Formats: sequence, C-alpha cells, structure tokens
Amino acid sequence: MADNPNRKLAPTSYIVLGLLDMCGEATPYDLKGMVAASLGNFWSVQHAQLYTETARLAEDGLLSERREEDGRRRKLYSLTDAGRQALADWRAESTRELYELRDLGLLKLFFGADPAAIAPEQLAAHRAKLAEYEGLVAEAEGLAPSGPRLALESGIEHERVYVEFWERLA
Amino acid sequence: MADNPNRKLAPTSYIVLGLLDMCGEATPYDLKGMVAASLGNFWSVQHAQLYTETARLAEDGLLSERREEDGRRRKLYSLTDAGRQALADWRAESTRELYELRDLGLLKLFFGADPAAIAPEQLAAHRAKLAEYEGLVAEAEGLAPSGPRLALESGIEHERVYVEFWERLA
DNA sequence: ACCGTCATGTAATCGGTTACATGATTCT
DNA sequence: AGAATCATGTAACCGATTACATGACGGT
Repeated sequence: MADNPNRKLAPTSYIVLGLLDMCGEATPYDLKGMVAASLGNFWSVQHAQLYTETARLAEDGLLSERREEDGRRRKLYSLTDAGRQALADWRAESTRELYELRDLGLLKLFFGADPAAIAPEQLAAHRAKLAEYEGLVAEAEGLAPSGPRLALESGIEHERVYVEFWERLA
Repeated sequence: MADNPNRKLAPTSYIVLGLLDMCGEATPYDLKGMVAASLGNFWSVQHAQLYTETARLAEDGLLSERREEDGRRRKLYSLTDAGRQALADWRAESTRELYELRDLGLLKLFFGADPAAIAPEQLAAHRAKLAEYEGLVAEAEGLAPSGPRLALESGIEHERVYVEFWERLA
C-alpha cells in the first residue's frame, strides 16, 4: 500500500480500474471473465496480467485488497478513492492519438498474400462476429445507451465494413 | 548467422521480412521510414525494434547483412533464400484470428467517458486521416490493386465508419 | 564557430506472453 | 474413486517502450 502515485499508468491499468468501477469488488479471475465477456472483443488482456496489474495498482494505493474467508482465500480488489480519481481523470482527458488495428489478415494482404487464399476464413470469422454482436445489441434493445453499448455499436459497424471488404476479395 | 530456424516469429518479424522483400536492401533506419509511410498507419512499430529485430533475423539466418563503405558504415540487410521462404510460408497460411482494435477513445467511451468530451478531438483526427488516405488513393488511381492499395482501401472504409460514429456523438 | 535539429543507434527497464503448476468440481 | 475438465495462480522469458547518446548537417 506504499502510495506511489508517480508510476505512469498504461491502458491495461485503466481497464482494471474501469472494470472494478463497474462491479465494485472482484478477484483477478473475475476480471478475466469480465474482459472475456465484453471488452476482450476489441482489446485483449492476458489473464496473467490481471494478477500482476492488480498487485501493482494496490501497491500504488489505487486499489484496496482483502482476502476471502473460505478455502481459497482469494484476493478481492476494489477501488480506493485515489483509484476512482485516477480513473475519472483519465476518462476526462481527451486523446488525440488514433487507434491501432492489429489485423493479421490485413497484414498478410498488405505484403502480397493472395486475397482468395485468406478471404474465405476471414469472411467466415467476421460474419460470425457480426452475428454475435447483433444478438447482443438486440438484447440491449431499448436500454439507455451506455459506454459498453456504444462500443458495441461501433464494433458492429466495423464488422460490417469488414464483411463487405472480404466479400469483394473472396 | 547461426541458423536457428526454431524461433517462433512474431508479426514484427514478418513486417521486417515483408518490407525487405519490397525494397531489396535497407538499413533499420530506412525501414523506419517505410513503416512510417505506409503500414504504420494501422500497425505501429517502435524504431528501436527495427534494430533488434533485424539483428535477430540475421542471427536466424533469414537476413544477410553487409556494411556500407562510407563514414557511418551502416548495416544493410536483405532477405536470404530462407527469409524469402519464411515470408512466403507465412503469407500462404491462413489465419482464423481476428483483429485487435486498440483505440483509446473507444476505451474511454466504454468506461463511461462523456461522449461530448472526447468526440470533437476524435472526429477531427479521423477526418484528417480520412482526407490523407483519400489523397493517397487518388494518386494510386488506375494502378493495379496491390497489397498496400487494398489495405489502404480498407483503411478508408474504417475511417468513414469512425467519422460517422463520432459525428453522431459530437 | 556555434547552435539547433534531424539522423542514427544502443541500453535499460518494464509490460506482456508463454509455460507451468496445483486446487476444485463434475461425470461415469 | 479415478479421470477429465475447469478454476486459479505464479514464474520465467522475451519483446516492446522509453530514455539516453552521439554523429551529421544546415543555418546564422
């Protein structure tokens, strides 16, 4: 708990803070599930990182840690006030940088792969993803737009672009 | 030059191989320029990596290395036959994995940032990028579609989606 | 001749990935 | 009760980011 507010936080740090803000209290393993269910669709996080990053953030004083009673005695993390503040600051500051799109299919295409050779598989994968997203958004029908909801809508539109793109090349 | 064909190559490795395949021979610094000019738009590579990765690939026997004559005596790399083969193999094998979209604006939105607070800057940045891409594609007008050209077209469509998305939130 | 900036490179640190390892639970 | 699978965690390695450092060159 040695407050060290000097470390520069990485995106992964904010993912942990943000998820804990959503759910209140969780073990690293719970966070893994949360990532897989939502955010992992566009920003993957290795599960081992969730253990190291929670530990680091607790060290920085941004998370507090308590242990379960029962057998496993797992560590449960939640935001401290400092953590909530760090998250709020980050959310508020705007960012000019754009995105990075790490897409192996596109990379191969860039370097001269035969479109017909990779298009079918990419197409199938993107169609499946699109269908999955559309199912999710149908469930959320009518609910007020929330952050995850907006991100999902963005994901759908990008998937549509992808499907059309690979269809042309298939 | 100790052939070690066992190391598993990372995407960065193929970027180096691919760029050298395009240009024949280059120094790491030249590669930096090539990345910045094209591919860096969707897949960034830190310049220091180009030094370490070329050295590793030469060690693996996939690149050959010779030194300039003049003052700086810089190292010039080019593909060996093994390197060309590795690149060809990679290009040919299809990949089911999708992409990863590391977009800080979207991430903040996901975690509840106020859309109006981040939309203007994102919108400006994406509009600028879109205009840049459209300029590039105009230059390439009429040429046969090549890998970079296809990737560029994909980029344009994604940028359009982005612009529309942030316009709705602005 | 000096100063600033761009070109070029290396070293150290740190985050991320992979691999390993063990406790719980379910199924037969 | 044994096997298989899922839950949960740790450690070691390696790639990636940052910081530093020096050489060349153009302008005043």
